[in-house]
Amino acid sequence: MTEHPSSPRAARIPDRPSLDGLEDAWGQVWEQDGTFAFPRDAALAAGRDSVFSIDTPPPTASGSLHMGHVFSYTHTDCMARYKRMAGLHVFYPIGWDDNGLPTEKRVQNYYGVRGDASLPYDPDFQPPFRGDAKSSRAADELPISRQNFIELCDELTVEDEKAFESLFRRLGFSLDWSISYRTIDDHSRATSQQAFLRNVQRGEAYQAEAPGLWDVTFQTAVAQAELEARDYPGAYHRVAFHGADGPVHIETTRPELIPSCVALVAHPDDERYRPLFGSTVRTPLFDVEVPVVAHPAAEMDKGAGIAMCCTFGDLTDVLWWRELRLPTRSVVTRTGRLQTELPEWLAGSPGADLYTEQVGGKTAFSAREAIVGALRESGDLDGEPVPTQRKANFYERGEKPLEIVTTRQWYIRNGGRERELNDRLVAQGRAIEFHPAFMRSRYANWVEGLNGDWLVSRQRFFGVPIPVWYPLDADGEPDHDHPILPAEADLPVDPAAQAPPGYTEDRRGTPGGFVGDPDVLDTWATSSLTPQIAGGWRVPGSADPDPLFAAVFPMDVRPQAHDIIRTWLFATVVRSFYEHGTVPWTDAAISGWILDPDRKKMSKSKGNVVTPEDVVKEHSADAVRYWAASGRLGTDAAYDVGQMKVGRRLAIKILNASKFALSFGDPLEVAGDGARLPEGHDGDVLPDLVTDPLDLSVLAMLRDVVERATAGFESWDYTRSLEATESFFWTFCDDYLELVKDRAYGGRGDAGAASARATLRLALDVVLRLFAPVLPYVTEEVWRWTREDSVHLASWPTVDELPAGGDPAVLQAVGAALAVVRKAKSEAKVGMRAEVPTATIVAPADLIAHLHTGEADLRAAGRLTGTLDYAEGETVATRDVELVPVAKPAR
RNA sequence: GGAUGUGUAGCUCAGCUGGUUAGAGCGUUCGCUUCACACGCGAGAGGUCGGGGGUUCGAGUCCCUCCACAUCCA
Repeated sequence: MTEHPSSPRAARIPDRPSLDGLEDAWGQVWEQDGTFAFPRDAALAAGRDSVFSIDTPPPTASGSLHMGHVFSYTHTDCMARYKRMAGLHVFYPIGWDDNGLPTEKRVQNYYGVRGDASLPYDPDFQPPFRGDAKSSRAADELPISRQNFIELCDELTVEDEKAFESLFRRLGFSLDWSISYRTIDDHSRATSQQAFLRNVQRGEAYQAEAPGLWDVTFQTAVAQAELEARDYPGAYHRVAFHGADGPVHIETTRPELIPSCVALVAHPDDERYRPLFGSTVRTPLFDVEVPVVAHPAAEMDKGAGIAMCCTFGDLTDVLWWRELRLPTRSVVTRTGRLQTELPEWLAGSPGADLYTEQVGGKTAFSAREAIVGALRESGDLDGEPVPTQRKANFYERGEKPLEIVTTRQWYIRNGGRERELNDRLVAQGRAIEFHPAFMRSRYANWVEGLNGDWLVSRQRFFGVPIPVWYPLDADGEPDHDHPILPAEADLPVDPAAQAPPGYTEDRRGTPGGFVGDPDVLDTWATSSLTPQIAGGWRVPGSADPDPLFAAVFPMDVRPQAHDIIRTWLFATVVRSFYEHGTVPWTDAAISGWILDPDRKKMSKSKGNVVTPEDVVKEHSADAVRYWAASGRLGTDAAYDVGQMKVGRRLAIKILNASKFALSFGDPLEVAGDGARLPEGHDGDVLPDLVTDPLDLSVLAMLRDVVERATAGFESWDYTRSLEATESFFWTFCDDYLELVKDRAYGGRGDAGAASARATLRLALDVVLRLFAPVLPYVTEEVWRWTREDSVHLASWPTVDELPAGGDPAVLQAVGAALAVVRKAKSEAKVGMRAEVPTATIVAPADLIAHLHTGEADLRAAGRLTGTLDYAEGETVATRDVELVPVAKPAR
């Protein structure tokens, strides 16, 4: 492949073409030649309309490679290759998402370290381990600064990225590897912080102290988008509250929260409790007086129909607390344990001792046991607890149900609290073309169902730091209302390690000094800026974006899977809306999931995961891509080895058929002097050589295929395009090649041979380009048998390249006749080489006319050596067939 | 409970705005050393289009309803 002899073209066609080694060979050529490099200068000169820009999903390098990656990235690559051939400058960057818990945990375990934002940066730091840490116990991990931790992450993810890069290259993704970023690198951190600061300055981001979902394991606040409702075992406890006219029974799964009860709530229409509204009852054990109030969110048909409202047991409690202006009596702390000190409202309560001795400092689980025991003793527990499965909110990566804890957090307004903003963000979704279109309703569903703003601060140490400091007052208390912001030119900053403008480091933590915000941004708060990061929105040392940004933004497409419409897609829309007032892309191409052959989700725990590297090695990249391209956008697909085998067979067929089509030599050799080609141009004369009606017929069919294949890609339906090309190609091989063989060999004169040979070359030339977006390796291989340039930079075929005037019905008729001849031979169980001295072909009259046209080719292909008669009939069939089997060679 | 999608041959899927006898590939069966390909070629069998109702001259396709499955949200 590296040497291109200048000898005749046929010399480059191997005797036995093979798929083996194509990935390595052509992958190297593409890399050396910069085949897929974004032509920046040309794009800037020609402007936005000349560009097709892709907001490539940055994979989590520390995560695992799976067939889902192969699936959706192939979809994108097929579109990218089509658009490139269609003449657009394709901007196809690659990024790596190194934020978030998966990377944090991996770095932690690999190096045996633990991040601690309070520590100073150590420039000479060496980690205790490199992949050989023996213990995963937190106590054995060495605390290090955030910046040191980020550096270790940089070091490790570079290694992890290699596996992805190797696979992505092998699969032939036409990414521009020179446009790359990591979400934790300096540029991404600075971009993320800059966008956040602008949100703060415009009032789109704010901080608030409010009850929110809290993961006690990871000790961080959790956003609505990270929730997962799971079944969780619990038990209904029927508990008596003491009213003036006797007990009021409620049912609760969380009796340990009785100390934080602030009210009983029932539905306003509930006749059973209507008399109680406005009165008060006293809590069991603790004897705290709480009101009985009405609220429509109380479910009449659930449990007793009346519920205790605690601060806070769940999100409904928060709703009641806010809307009914109830007092705050929190006891659950950030660790998930109940606070140790006796709450002030329980001072003097008969349950004070119970609290201090058996409840305070305990986990929810232990506290529940203590409280239930006491209720049983006091007679306030009615009957025994009834086991139940309830839905509880979990952090998607957590193992314990979320608690609700009041903390100070940063939020970005996302329409979860403001009707008008919500409407505008839903409208943004209508400005994006979703493929398939129904995916838009997932967007709308999610946005319309938001019930709070986007929580962006996380109490983790690893990630992009929130670029904010707070002044400390004379008592050393932070003044959160007057945050100190850095200058954009100074980004990225780490407030835990750097002093804010106007302060020196020694003022940190001192009265009148400052304190850095200890938190980091939600990982989506950075990855929601991938168009800005990749497109050069922020340029260090400049107030203006890279001119590139105007040439690529808003981008053309965001490719992604449907599970992260609510997170990545929506967050990106929000950020772009605020920063640029536009949608971030015009189109969103949503891929489905990969299921195992039993239609179950592939997962490690089920042991049904296959590694993409092995799959590609076994079936070839083109075959795996064929499988992926057979799955339409938005549709879940089965992992299907059979489909890969079909793809592999197709690729091999392309090799063999191409070798054959090119093996007849130059059409001009038999075409005579009048057809001499001008030097360096071989495309323009060939159409004129095509004179035979059968040849014109096959090219007429191909013209139709070009139209359908183009329409497929234009409507983001690469599968339809592939199907059109593929079905033509098999007809081309099975019928046309067989019919034209004899004539192409010169069996019926020079003009007929020239017509056949020219047709073969024209058809192959078009078919290779139609297949190129899906099967980049085999098409490149064949293309280069006769050419120096890449098929992937060739122009997408148009109907104008092929002669007009042919009638597809000719090949269809002759093909049908050939089929019935084959059938006769097959039923007689003789080989296809058997001669047919006499036969009658029955066909409708209009077909018979076409059969006369192609009779010579039909005779040659069917070995119809003698009398051939025609008779009219409704369907195509044979009659009075005489067969002479080929004598089998004696053994 | 709500939203969205799916249900067509043993399997995986086409079937776009309703129009001959519902298609493809895989698998299966029967054949064929055929000069590009045995990693091949040819032929065959295989379907009450999830159920029911309706609109229409005509429904896999449109409407209603029910069932099943999947995903997301309660």
